[in-house]
Amino acid sequence: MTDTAAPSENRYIVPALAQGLGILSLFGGENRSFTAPEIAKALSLPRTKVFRLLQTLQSMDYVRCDEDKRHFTLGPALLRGGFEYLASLDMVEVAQPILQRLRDETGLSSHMAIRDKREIVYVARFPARSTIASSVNIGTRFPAHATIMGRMTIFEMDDKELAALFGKEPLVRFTPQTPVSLKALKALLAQDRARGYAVSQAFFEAGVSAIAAPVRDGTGKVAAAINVTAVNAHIDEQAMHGALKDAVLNAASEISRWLARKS
Amino acid sequence: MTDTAAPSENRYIVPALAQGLGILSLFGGENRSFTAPEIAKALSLPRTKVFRLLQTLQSMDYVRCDEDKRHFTLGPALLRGGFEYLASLDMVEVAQPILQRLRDETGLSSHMAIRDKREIVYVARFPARSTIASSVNIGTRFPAHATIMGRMTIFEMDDKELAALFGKEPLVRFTPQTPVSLKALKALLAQDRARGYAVSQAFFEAGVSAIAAPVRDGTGKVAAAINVTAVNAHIDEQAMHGALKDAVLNAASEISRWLARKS
DNA sequence: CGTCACTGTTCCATTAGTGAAACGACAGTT
DNA sequence: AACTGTCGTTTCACTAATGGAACAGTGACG
Repeated sequence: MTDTAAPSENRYIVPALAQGLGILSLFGGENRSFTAPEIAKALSLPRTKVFRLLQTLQSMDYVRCDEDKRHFTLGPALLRGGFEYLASLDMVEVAQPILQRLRDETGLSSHMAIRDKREIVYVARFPARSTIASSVNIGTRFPAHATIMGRMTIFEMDDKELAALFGKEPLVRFTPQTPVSLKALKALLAQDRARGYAVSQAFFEAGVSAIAAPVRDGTGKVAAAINVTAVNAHIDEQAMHGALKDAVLNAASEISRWLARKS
Repeated sequence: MTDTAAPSENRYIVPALAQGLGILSLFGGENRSFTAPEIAKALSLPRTKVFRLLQTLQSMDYVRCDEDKRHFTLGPALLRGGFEYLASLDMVEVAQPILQRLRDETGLSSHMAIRDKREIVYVARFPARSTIASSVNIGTRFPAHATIMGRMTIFEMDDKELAALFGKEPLVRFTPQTPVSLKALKALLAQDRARGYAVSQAFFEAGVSAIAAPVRDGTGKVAAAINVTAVNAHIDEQAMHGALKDAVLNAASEISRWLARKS
Protein backbone atom coordinates (compact mmCIF):
# COMPACT_ATOMS: atom_id res chain seq x y z
CA MET A 1 0.00 0.00 0.00
CA THR A 2 2.33 2.65 1.25
CA ASP A 3 5.39 3.37 -0.80
CA THR A 4 8.11 0.94 0.08
CA ALA A 5 11.19 2.81 1.21
CA ALA A 6 12.80 3.76 -2.06
CA PRO A 7 16.58 3.93 -1.63
CA SER A 8 16.61 6.25 -4.65
CA GLU A 9 19.53 6.55 -7.03
CA ASN A 10 21.61 8.93 -4.94
CA ARG A 11 25.34 8.75 -4.73
CA TYR A 12 25.64 9.39 -1.03
CA ILE A 13 23.19 7.04 0.62
CA VAL A 14 23.94 5.34 3.90
CA PRO A 15 22.38 1.90 3.49
CA ALA A 16 22.10 1.15 7.18
CA LEU A 17 20.04 4.28 7.77
CA ALA A 18 17.88 3.81 4.70
CA GLN A 19 17.20 0.19 5.60
CA GLY A 20 16.43 1.00 9.21
CA LEU A 21 13.92 3.61 8.13
CA GLY A 22 12.67 1.10 5.60
CA ILE A 23 11.79 -1.21 8.46
CA LEU A 24 9.78 1.55 10.13
CA SER A 25 7.81 2.28 6.98
CA LEU A 26 6.87 -1.37 6.66
CA PHE A 27 4.45 -0.84 9.48
CA GLY A 28 1.18 0.77 8.65
CA GLY A 29 -2.44 -0.04 8.03
CA GLU A 30 -3.10 -3.63 8.94
CA ASN A 31 0.55 -4.47 9.41
CA ARG A 32 0.96 -3.76 13.07
CA SER A 33 3.56 -6.32 13.99
CA PHE A 34 6.37 -8.16 12.26
CA THR A 35 8.88 -10.84 13.13
CA ALA A 36 12.50 -10.44 12.18
CA PRO A 37 12.37 -13.02 9.36
CA GLU A 38 9.27 -11.39 7.92
CA ILE A 39 11.12 -8.10 7.70
CA ALA A 40 14.15 -9.78 6.19
CA LYS A 41 11.99 -11.27 3.44
CA ALA A 42 10.04 -8.08 2.81
CA LEU A 43 13.16 -5.97 2.35
CA SER A 44 15.33 -8.84 1.06
CA LEU A 45 17.98 -8.20 3.65
CA PRO A 46 20.17 -10.75 5.43
CA ARG A 47 18.70 -12.10 8.65
CA THR A 48 21.67 -10.95 10.62
CA LYS A 49 21.41 -7.36 9.50
CA VAL A 50 17.72 -7.15 10.30
CA PHE A 51 18.59 -8.45 13.75
CA ARG A 52 21.07 -5.64 14.32
CA LEU A 53 18.86 -2.95 12.85
CA LEU A 54 16.03 -4.06 15.11
CA GLN A 55 18.34 -4.02 18.12
CA THR A 56 19.26 -0.46 17.27
CA LEU A 57 15.68 0.65 16.70
CA GLN A 58 14.62 -1.08 19.88
CA SER A 59 17.32 0.50 22.00
CA MET A 60 16.03 3.89 20.91
CA ASP A 61 12.36 2.94 21.41
CA TYR A 62 11.45 3.29 17.77
CA VAL A 63 10.20 -0.27 17.92
CA ARG A 64 9.20 -2.51 20.80
CA CYS A 65 9.02 -6.27 21.03
CA ASP A 66 6.31 -8.30 22.67
CA GLU A 67 6.95 -10.61 25.60
CA ASP A 68 7.34 -13.50 23.20
CA LYS A 69 10.49 -11.74 21.97
CA ARG A 70 9.48 -12.42 18.39
CA HIS A 71 6.97 -9.87 17.27
CA PHE A 72 8.01 -6.26 16.86
CA THR A 73 5.65 -3.29 16.93
CA LEU A 74 6.19 0.44 16.61
CA GLY A 75 7.41 2.35 19.63
CA PRO A 76 6.71 5.69 21.24
CA ALA A 77 9.86 7.37 19.92
CA LEU A 78 8.07 7.81 16.60
CA LEU A 79 5.74 10.32 18.18
CA ARG A 80 8.77 12.47 18.80
CA GLY A 81 9.36 13.00 15.12
CA GLY A 82 5.79 12.96 13.92
CA PHE A 83 4.44 15.62 16.19
CA GLU A 84 7.52 17.75 16.15
CA TYR A 85 7.02 17.85 12.43
CA LEU A 86 3.37 18.83 12.66
CA ALA A 87 4.27 21.53 15.16
CA SER A 88 6.97 22.79 12.80
CA LEU A 89 4.46 23.35 10.02
CA ASP A 90 3.63 27.02 10.24
CA MET A 91 0.88 26.54 7.72
CA VAL A 92 -1.13 24.31 10.04
CA GLU A 93 -1.10 26.95 12.72
CA VAL A 94 -2.01 29.67 10.25
CA ALA A 95 -4.70 27.61 8.56
CA GLN A 96 -6.50 26.49 11.70
CA PRO A 97 -8.76 29.52 12.26
CA ILE A 98 -9.37 29.99 8.54
CA LEU A 99 -10.38 26.36 8.09
CA GLN A 100 -12.72 26.69 11.03
CA ARG A 101 -14.37 29.71 9.51
CA LEU A 102 -14.63 27.92 6.17
CA ARG A 103 -16.36 25.06 7.93
CA ASP A 104 -18.79 27.38 9.69
CA GLU A 105 -19.53 29.39 6.54
CA THR A 106 -20.19 26.39 4.34
CA GLY A 107 -21.51 23.96 6.91
CA LEU A 108 -19.23 21.33 5.36
CA SER A 109 -16.15 19.54 6.66
CA SER A 110 -12.95 21.42 5.83
CA HIS A 111 -9.49 19.88 5.54
CA MET A 112 -5.90 20.68 4.75
CA ALA A 113 -3.35 18.25 3.35
CA ILE A 114 0.27 18.23 2.20
CA ARG A 115 1.96 15.89 -0.25
CA ASP A 116 4.49 13.20 0.63
CA LYS A 117 5.75 11.55 -2.58
CA ARG A 118 2.71 10.02 -4.27
CA GLU A 119 0.41 10.47 -1.29
CA ILE A 120 -1.30 13.32 0.48
CA VAL A 121 -1.41 13.52 4.27
CA TYR A 122 -4.16 15.28 6.19
CA VAL A 123 -2.61 17.79 8.59
CA ALA A 124 -5.67 19.74 9.76
CA ARG A 125 -9.41 19.30 9.71
CA PHE A 126 -12.69 20.68 11.00
CA PRO A 127 -15.54 18.18 10.74
CA ALA A 128 -19.01 19.44 9.85
CA ARG A 129 -21.15 20.03 12.91
CA SER A 130 -24.41 18.79 11.52
CA THR A 131 -23.78 15.52 9.75
CA ILE A 132 -21.73 12.58 10.85
CA ALA A 133 -18.16 13.70 11.46
CA SER A 134 -15.88 12.97 8.53
CA SER A 135 -13.87 9.85 9.14
CA VAL A 136 -10.71 11.49 7.86
CA ASN A 137 -8.31 11.90 10.76
CA ILE A 138 -5.11 13.85 10.85
CA GLY A 139 -2.34 11.66 9.49
CA THR A 140 -4.63 9.87 7.05
CA ARG A 141 -3.03 9.19 3.66
CA PHE A 142 -4.65 9.05 0.26
CA PRO A 143 -3.11 8.63 -3.21
CA ALA A 144 -2.34 12.01 -4.73
CA HIS A 145 -3.47 11.18 -8.27
CA ALA A 146 -6.92 10.01 -7.17
CA THR A 147 -7.92 12.97 -5.02
CA ILE A 148 -8.53 16.57 -5.96
CA MET A 149 -6.47 17.76 -3.03
CA GLY A 150 -3.66 15.63 -4.36
CA ARG A 151 -4.03 17.14 -7.80
CA MET A 152 -3.88 20.63 -6.32
CA THR A 153 -0.46 19.81 -4.86
CA ILE A 154 0.97 18.70 -8.21
CA PHE A 155 -0.89 20.75 -10.79
CA GLU A 156 2.03 23.09 -11.43
CA MET A 157 4.60 20.34 -11.94
CA ASP A 158 6.21 20.06 -15.35
CA ASP A 159 6.28 16.85 -17.37
CA LYS A 160 9.65 15.80 -16.02
CA GLU A 161 8.59 16.06 -12.39
CA LEU A 162 5.35 14.23 -13.07
CA ALA A 163 7.14 11.45 -14.90
CA ALA A 164 9.58 11.08 -12.01
CA LEU A 165 6.72 10.76 -9.55
CA PHE A 166 4.22 8.64 -11.45
CA GLY A 167 6.22 7.13 -14.29
CA LYS A 168 7.47 4.09 -12.44
CA GLU A 169 4.42 2.50 -10.91
CA PRO A 170 0.97 2.45 -12.52
CA LEU A 171 -1.84 4.66 -11.23
CA VAL A 172 -4.27 2.68 -9.12
CA ARG A 173 -7.96 2.90 -9.98
CA PHE A 174 -10.36 3.62 -7.13
CA THR A 175 -13.52 4.59 -9.00
CA PRO A 176 -14.39 4.58 -12.72
CA GLN A 177 -13.47 8.28 -12.77
CA THR A 178 -9.95 7.85 -11.37
CA PRO A 179 -7.27 8.75 -13.94
CA VAL A 180 -5.14 5.66 -14.48
CA SER A 181 -2.80 6.91 -17.18
CA LEU A 182 -0.31 9.73 -17.01
CA LYS A 183 -2.07 11.28 -20.02
CA ALA A 184 -5.46 11.25 -18.33
CA LEU A 185 -3.94 12.75 -15.20
CA LYS A 186 -2.23 15.50 -17.19
CA ALA A 187 -5.51 16.37 -18.87
CA LEU A 188 -7.13 16.84 -15.49
CA LEU A 189 -4.18 18.86 -14.24
CA ALA A 190 -4.42 21.19 -17.24
CA GLN A 191 -8.07 21.72 -16.44
CA ASP A 192 -7.21 22.38 -12.80
CA ARG A 193 -4.53 24.86 -13.82
CA ALA A 194 -6.97 26.77 -15.97
CA ARG A 195 -9.57 26.95 -13.24
CA GLY A 196 -7.33 27.36 -10.22
CA TYR A 197 -9.45 24.90 -8.26
CA ALA A 198 -10.94 21.44 -8.66
CA VAL A 199 -14.27 19.79 -8.08
CA SER A 200 -14.43 16.12 -7.26
CA GLN A 201 -16.56 13.85 -9.36
CA ALA A 202 -16.02 10.83 -7.14
CA PHE A 203 -12.45 10.27 -8.23
CA PHE A 204 -11.59 8.61 -5.01
CA GLU A 205 -14.69 7.75 -3.06
CA ALA A 206 -18.10 7.29 -4.66
CA GLY A 207 -20.84 9.49 -3.25
CA VAL A 208 -18.51 12.10 -1.84
CA SER A 209 -18.19 15.52 -3.44
CA ALA A 210 -15.43 17.98 -2.72
CA ILE A 211 -13.95 21.29 -3.80
CA ALA A 212 -10.23 21.87 -3.38
CA ALA A 213 -7.85 24.77 -3.88
CA PRO A 214 -4.07 25.14 -3.60
CA VAL A 215 -2.24 26.94 -0.82
CA ARG A 216 1.01 28.68 -1.71
CA ASP A 217 4.00 29.47 0.47
CA GLY A 218 5.99 32.69 0.53
CA THR A 219 7.77 31.87 -2.71
CA GLY A 220 4.53 31.25 -4.59
CA LYS A 221 5.10 27.50 -4.76
CA VAL A 222 2.15 25.23 -3.98
CA ALA A 223 2.77 23.95 -0.47
CA ALA A 224 -0.55 22.39 0.51
CA ALA A 225 -4.20 22.10 -0.43
CA ILE A 226 -7.47 22.66 1.34
CA ASN A 227 -10.94 21.37 0.58
CA VAL A 228 -14.49 21.05 1.79
CA THR A 229 -16.35 17.75 1.45
CA ALA A 230 -19.98 16.68 1.51
CA VAL A 231 -22.07 13.73 0.51
CA ASN A 232 -23.48 14.19 -3.00
CA ALA A 233 -27.08 14.32 -1.92
CA HIS A 234 -26.53 17.43 0.17
CA ILE A 235 -25.08 19.63 -2.51
CA ASP A 236 -25.90 20.80 -6.02
CA GLU A 237 -23.62 21.40 -8.98
CA GLN A 238 -24.58 25.09 -9.14
CA ALA A 239 -23.36 25.91 -5.66
CA MET A 240 -20.16 23.94 -6.10
CA HIS A 241 -18.94 26.07 -8.96
CA GLY A 242 -20.46 29.22 -7.46
CA ALA A 243 -20.48 30.40 -3.88
CA LEU A 244 -18.86 27.27 -2.50
CA LYS A 245 -15.95 27.53 -4.90
CA ASP A 246 -15.44 31.15 -3.94
CA ALA A 247 -15.41 30.33 -0.25
CA VAL A 248 -12.73 27.71 -0.70
CA LEU A 249 -10.63 29.87 -3.00
CA ASN A 250 -10.85 32.79 -0.62
CA ALA A 251 -9.80 30.66 2.34
CA ALA A 252 -6.89 29.24 0.35
CA SER A 253 -5.60 32.62 -0.75
CA GLU A 254 -6.01 33.98 2.75
CA ILE A 255 -3.80 31.22 4.13
CA SER A 256 -1.32 31.86 1.31
CA ARG A 257 -1.20 35.56 2.17
CA TRP A 258 -0.48 34.80 5.82
CA LEU A 259 2.30 32.42 4.80
CA ALA A 260 3.85 35.07 2.56
CA ARG A 261 3.83 37.51 5.43
CA LYS A 262 5.83 35.09 7.54
CA SER A 263 8.80 34.79 5.24
CA MET B 1 15.31 19.48 26.36
CA THR B 2 14.27 16.23 24.79
CA ASP B 3 16.49 13.27 25.45
CA THR B 4 19.41 13.26 23.10
CA ALA B 5 19.54 10.02 21.17
CA ALA B 6 21.19 7.68 23.62
CA PRO B 7 23.16 5.02 21.73
CA SER B 8 22.77 2.82 24.81
CA GLU B 9 25.27 0.14 25.77
CA ASN B 10 24.04 -2.55 23.43
CA ARG B 11 26.34 -4.92 21.67
CA TYR B 12 24.58 -4.91 18.33
CA ILE B 13 24.05 -1.28 17.49
CA VAL B 14 24.29 0.02 13.94
CA PRO B 15 25.88 3.46 14.35
CA ALA B 16 24.70 4.84 11.05
CA LEU B 17 21.07 4.15 11.94
CA ALA B 18 21.39 5.42 15.47
CA GLN B 19 23.08 8.59 14.30
CA GLY B 20 20.57 9.20 11.56
CA LEU B 21 17.73 8.90 14.04
CA GLY B 22 19.77 11.06 16.36
CA ILE B 23 19.64 13.82 13.77
CA LEU B 24 15.86 13.55 13.62
CA SER B 25 15.50 13.82 17.38
CA LEU B 26 17.58 16.98 17.41
CA PHE B 27 14.58 18.76 16.02
CA GLY B 28 11.85 19.71 18.39
CA GLY B 29 10.49 22.64 20.30
CA GLU B 30 12.20 25.81 19.15
CA ASN B 31 14.77 23.96 17.06
CA ARG B 32 13.01 23.86 13.77
CA SER B 33 15.92 24.04 11.40
CA PHE B 34 19.59 23.10 11.42
CA THR B 35 22.55 23.43 9.11
CA ALA B 36 24.84 20.48 8.51
CA PRO B 37 27.71 21.89 10.59
CA GLU B 38 25.37 22.60 13.47
CA ILE B 39 24.30 18.99 13.48
CA ALA B 40 27.89 17.81 13.25
CA LYS B 41 28.80 19.83 16.32
CA ALA B 42 25.71 18.83 18.28
CA LEU B 43 26.30 15.12 17.77
CA SER B 44 30.09 15.41 17.49
CA LEU B 45 30.15 13.57 14.20
CA PRO B 46 32.47 14.15 11.24
CA ARG B 47 31.18 16.67 8.70
CA THR B 48 31.32 14.17 5.93
CA LYS B 49 29.13 11.67 7.70
CA VAL B 50 26.48 14.22 8.57
CA PHE B 51 26.46 15.15 4.92
CA ARG B 52 25.75 11.58 3.87
CA LEU B 53 23.21 10.96 6.59
CA LEU B 54 21.35 14.10 5.56
CA GLN B 55 21.42 13.03 1.92
CA THR B 56 19.87 9.73 2.95
CA LEU B 57 17.23 11.32 5.15
CA GLN B 58 16.45 13.83 2.44
CA SER B 59 16.07 11.23 -0.27
CA MET B 60 13.43 9.54 1.85
CA ASP B 61 11.70 12.81 2.78
CA TYR B 62 12.44 12.55 6.46
CA VAL B 63 14.08 15.94 6.19
CA ARG B 64 13.82 18.72 3.65
CA CYS B 65 16.18 21.54 2.84
CA ASP B 66 15.28 25.12 2.16
CA GLU B 67 15.98 26.82 -1.15
CA ASP B 68 19.22 28.17 0.32
CA LYS B 69 20.42 24.55 0.41
CA ARG B 70 21.78 25.08 3.90
CA HIS B 71 19.01 24.79 6.42
CA PHE B 72 17.33 21.46 6.97
CA THR B 73 13.87 21.01 8.44
CA LEU B 74 11.76 17.95 9.18
CA GLY B 75 9.91 16.30 6.31
CA PRO B 76 6.52 14.71 5.80
CA ALA B 77 7.79 11.14 5.95
CA LEU B 78 7.83 11.45 9.72
CA LEU B 79 4.06 11.55 9.76
CA ARG B 80 4.12 8.05 8.34
CA GLY B 81 5.66 6.63 11.46
CA GLY B 82 4.05 8.86 14.03
CA PHE B 83 0.48 8.30 13.04
CA GLU B 84 0.89 4.68 12.17
CA TYR B 85 2.09 4.28 15.70
CA LEU B 86 -0.85 6.10 17.22
CA ALA B 87 -3.21 4.01 15.10
CA SER B 88 -1.48 0.86 16.26
CA LEU B 89 -2.18 1.64 19.90
CA ASP B 90 -5.25 -0.38 20.69
CA MET B 91 -5.50 1.35 24.01
CA VAL B 92 -6.19 4.72 22.44
CA GLU B 93 -9.12 3.30 20.51
CA VAL B 94 -10.44 1.52 23.57
CA ALA B 95 -9.94 4.49 25.86
CA GLN B 96 -11.61 7.09 23.64
CA PRO B 97 -15.25 6.55 24.68
CA ILE B 98 -14.34 5.94 28.30
CA LEU B 99 -12.31 9.14 28.50
CA GLN B 100 -15.19 11.01 26.94
CA ARG B 101 -17.59 9.68 29.55
CA LEU B 102 -15.10 10.52 32.29
CA ARG B 103 -14.95 14.07 30.99
CA ASP B 104 -18.73 14.36 30.89
CA GLU B 105 -19.20 12.84 34.35
CA THR B 106 -16.61 15.02 36.04
CA GLY B 107 -16.85 18.12 33.91
CA LEU B 108 -13.05 18.19 33.83
CA SER B 109 -10.55 17.64 31.04
CA SER B 110 -9.55 13.98 30.73
CA HIS B 111 -6.30 12.71 29.22
CA MET B 112 -4.34 9.57 28.51
CA ALA B 113 -0.56 9.34 28.24
CA ILE B 114 2.11 6.71 27.72
CA ARG B 115 5.75 6.78 28.74
CA ASP B 116 8.73 7.16 26.41
CA LYS B 117 11.95 6.91 28.41
CA ARG B 118 11.90 9.75 30.92
CA GLU B 119 8.94 11.51 29.35
CA ILE B 120 5.22 10.96 29.03
CA VAL B 121 3.40 11.59 25.75
CA TYR B 122 -0.26 12.52 25.53
CA VAL B 123 -2.05 10.12 23.20
CA ALA B 124 -5.70 10.99 23.82
CA ARG B 125 -7.64 13.83 25.39
CA PHE B 126 -11.08 15.28 25.91
CA PRO B 127 -11.00 18.95 26.93
CA ALA B 128 -13.55 20.22 29.44
CA ARG B 129 -16.53 21.81 27.77
CA SER B 130 -17.06 24.63 30.22
CA THR B 131 -13.72 26.22 30.92
CA ILE B 132 -10.96 27.16 28.56
CA ALA B 133 -9.85 24.07 26.68
CA SER B 134 -6.73 22.47 28.12
CA SER B 135 -3.71 23.48 26.10
CA VAL B 136 -2.34 19.94 26.18
CA ASN B 137 -2.41 18.57 22.66
CA ILE B 138 -1.85 15.02 21.55
CA GLY B 139 1.88 14.48 21.19
CA THR B 140 2.75 16.86 24.01
CA ARG B 141 5.61 15.65 26.21
CA PHE B 142 6.17 16.22 29.90
CA PRO B 143 8.86 14.87 32.23
CA ALA B 144 7.70 11.64 33.85
CA HIS B 145 9.08 12.35 37.32
CA ALA B 146 7.33 15.71 37.63
CA THR B 147 3.81 14.65 36.68
CA ILE B 148 1.41 12.32 38.42
CA MET B 149 0.60 10.62 35.13
CA GLY B 150 4.30 10.00 34.73
CA ARG B 151 4.52 8.54 38.21
CA MET B 152 1.63 6.22 37.44
CA THR B 153 3.62 4.78 34.54
CA ILE B 154 6.66 3.98 36.70
CA PHE B 155 5.26 3.30 40.15
CA GLU B 156 5.70 -0.47 39.87
CA MET B 157 9.32 -0.32 38.75
CA ASP B 158 11.94 -1.81 41.03
CA ASP B 159 15.02 0.05 42.22
CA LYS B 160 17.16 -1.23 39.37
CA GLU B 161 14.81 -0.02 36.67
CA LEU B 162 14.38 3.35 38.35
CA ALA B 163 18.11 3.79 38.68
CA ALA B 164 18.60 2.95 35.03
CA LEU B 165 16.04 5.56 34.02
CA PHE B 166 16.77 8.39 36.40
CA GLY B 167 20.20 7.63 37.80
CA LYS B 168 22.22 9.30 35.07
CA GLU B 169 20.80 12.78 34.74
CA PRO B 170 19.43 14.85 37.63
CA LEU B 171 15.71 15.38 38.09
CA VAL B 172 14.69 18.83 36.93
CA ARG B 173 12.66 20.96 39.31
CA PHE B 174 9.51 22.60 37.97
CA THR B 175 7.78 23.68 41.16
CA PRO B 176 8.84 23.60 44.81
CA GLN B 177 6.92 20.31 45.10
CA THR B 178 8.74 18.52 42.27
CA PRO B 179 10.85 15.61 43.55
CA VAL B 180 14.44 16.30 42.58
CA SER B 181 16.16 13.32 44.20
CA LEU B 182 15.69 9.66 43.46
CA LYS B 183 14.87 9.18 47.15
CA ALA B 184 12.12 11.79 47.09
CA LEU B 185 10.69 10.27 43.94
CA LYS B 186 10.72 6.78 45.45
CA ALA B 187 8.86 8.07 48.51
CA LEU B 188 6.13 9.44 46.29
CA LEU B 189 6.01 6.23 44.28
CA ALA B 190 5.59 4.19 47.46
CA GLN B 191 2.68 6.40 48.42
CA ASP B 192 1.20 6.01 44.93
CA ARG B 193 1.58 2.25 45.11
CA ALA B 194 -0.27 2.14 48.41
CA ARG B 195 -3.14 4.25 47.14
CA GLY B 196 -3.34 3.01 43.58
CA TYR B 197 -3.78 6.54 42.31
CA ALA B 198 -2.16 9.95 42.69
CA VAL B 199 -3.30 13.48 43.32
CA SER B 200 -1.29 16.38 42.05
CA GLN B 201 -0.19 19.08 44.39
CA ALA B 202 1.22 21.27 41.67
CA PHE B 203 4.22 19.07 41.02
CA PHE B 204 4.49 20.25 37.49
CA GLU B 205 2.39 23.31 36.97
CA ALA B 206 1.33 25.66 39.74
CA GLY B 207 -2.40 26.17 40.08
CA VAL B 208 -3.36 23.00 38.27
CA SER B 209 -4.78 20.04 40.16
CA ALA B 210 -5.07 16.56 38.78
CA ILE B 211 -5.96 12.98 39.67
CA ALA B 212 -4.29 10.14 37.80
CA ALA B 213 -4.59 6.36 37.72
CA PRO B 214 -2.69 3.61 35.92
CA VAL B 215 -4.01 1.59 32.98
CA ARG B 216 -2.84 -2.02 32.68
CA ASP B 217 -2.50 -4.18 29.61
CA GLY B 218 -3.50 -7.82 29.27
CA THR B 219 -0.51 -9.03 31.27
CA GLY B 220 -1.23 -6.75 34.21
CA LYS B 221 1.70 -4.47 33.45
CA VAL B 222 1.14 -0.72 33.62
CA ALA B 223 0.88 0.42 30.01
CA ALA B 224 -0.47 3.96 30.29
CA ALA B 225 -2.07 6.46 32.64
CA ILE B 226 -5.18 8.59 32.57
CA ASN B 227 -6.07 11.71 34.50
CA VAL B 228 -8.49 14.56 34.91
CA THR B 229 -7.25 18.09 35.43
CA ALA B 230 -8.74 21.31 36.76
CA VAL B 231 -7.60 24.65 38.05
CA ASN B 232 -7.29 24.65 41.83
CA ALA B 233 -10.02 27.16 42.45
CA HIS B 234 -12.65 24.94 40.90
CA ILE B 235 -12.11 21.87 43.03
CA ASP B 236 -11.88 20.94 46.70
CA GLU B 237 -9.64 18.44 48.44
CA GLN B 238 -12.63 16.40 49.64
CA ALA B 239 -13.94 15.65 46.18
CA MET B 240 -10.50 14.84 44.83
CA HIS B 241 -9.99 11.96 47.21
CA GLY B 242 -13.65 11.00 47.09
CA ALA B 243 -15.99 10.82 44.14
CA LEU B 244 -13.49 12.23 41.67
CA LYS B 245 -10.90 9.65 42.59
CA ASP B 246 -13.45 6.88 42.16
CA ALA B 247 -14.46 8.13 38.73
CA VAL B 248 -10.87 8.13 37.50
CA LEU B 249 -10.09 4.74 39.04
CA ASN B 250 -13.22 3.24 37.54
CA ALA B 251 -12.40 4.59 34.10
CA ALA B 252 -8.84 3.29 34.35
CA SER B 253 -9.88 -0.21 35.35
CA GLU B 254 -12.54 -0.25 32.68
CA ILE B 255 -9.93 0.48 30.04
CA SER B 256 -7.68 -2.16 31.57
CA ARG B 257 -10.47 -4.74 31.41
CA TRP B 258 -11.06 -4.01 27.73
CA LEU B 259 -7.36 -4.37 27.02
CA ALA B 260 -7.26 -7.70 28.81
CA ARG B 261 -10.15 -8.93 26.69
CA LYS B 262 -8.18 -8.15 23.54
CA SER B 263 -5.24 -10.38 24.28
C1' DC C 1 41.47 43.14 -3.23
C1' DG C 2 43.62 39.74 -0.83
C1' DT C 3 43.04 36.99 3.49
C1' DC C 4 40.59 34.25 6.37
C1' DA C 5 37.10 31.20 8.10
C1' DC C 6 33.62 28.32 6.77
C1' DT C 7 30.84 26.02 3.84
C1' DG C 8 29.27 21.85 0.46
C1' DT C 9 31.40 18.29 -2.06
C1' DT C 10 34.75 14.73 -3.60
C1' DC C 11 38.44 11.36 -3.21
C1' DC C 12 40.85 7.39 -1.21
C1' DA C 13 43.34 4.40 2.22
C1' DT C 14 41.84 2.23 6.17
C1' DT C 15 39.07 0.53 9.41
C1' DA C 16 34.70 -0.92 10.98
C1' DG C 17 30.36 -2.86 9.78
C1' DT C 18 28.80 -6.58 7.22
C1' DG C 19 26.83 -11.38 5.39
C1' DA C 20 27.57 -16.21 5.10
C1' DA C 21 28.16 -20.00 7.82
C1' DA C 22 27.44 -22.14 12.21
C1' DC C 23 25.63 -22.73 16.93
C1' DG C 24 22.09 -24.06 20.36
C1' DA C 25 17.08 -24.01 21.12
C1' DC C 26 12.57 -24.77 20.02
C1' DA C 27 8.37 -26.71 17.45
C1' DG C 28 6.28 -29.75 14.23
C1' DT C 29 6.33 -34.04 11.58
C1' DT C 30 7.14 -38.90 10.54
C1' DA D 1 13.06 -40.28 19.41
C1' DA D 2 15.32 -38.92 15.53
C1' DC D 3 14.51 -35.72 11.69
C1' DT D 4 13.56 -31.32 9.57
C1' DG D 5 12.73 -26.67 9.55
C1' DT D 6 13.04 -22.25 11.55
C1' DC D 7 14.16 -19.18 14.95
C1' DG D 8 17.53 -15.92 17.76
C1' DT D 9 22.23 -15.34 18.48
C1' DT D 10 27.21 -15.54 17.81
C1' DT D 11 31.52 -15.65 15.35
C1' DC D 12 34.84 -14.19 11.79
C1' DA D 13 36.95 -13.17 7.12
C1' DC D 14 36.22 -9.64 4.04
C1' DT D 15 33.86 -6.20 1.70
C1' DA D 16 31.98 -1.70 1.98
C1' DA D 17 31.16 2.35 4.74
C1' DT D 18 33.94 5.60 6.91
C1' DG D 19 36.73 10.01 8.34
C1' DG D 20 40.59 12.59 7.33
C1' DA D 21 42.56 15.42 3.94
C1' DA D 22 41.81 18.24 -0.04
C1' DC D 23 38.94 20.73 -3.40
C1' DA D 24 36.21 24.71 -4.92
C1' DG D 25 32.77 28.28 -3.72
C1' DT D 26 30.96 31.61 -0.51
C1' DG D 27 30.80 35.66 2.47
C1' DA D 28 33.23 38.63 6.08
C1' DC D 29 36.65 41.70 7.28
C1' DG D 30 40.40 44.99 7.29
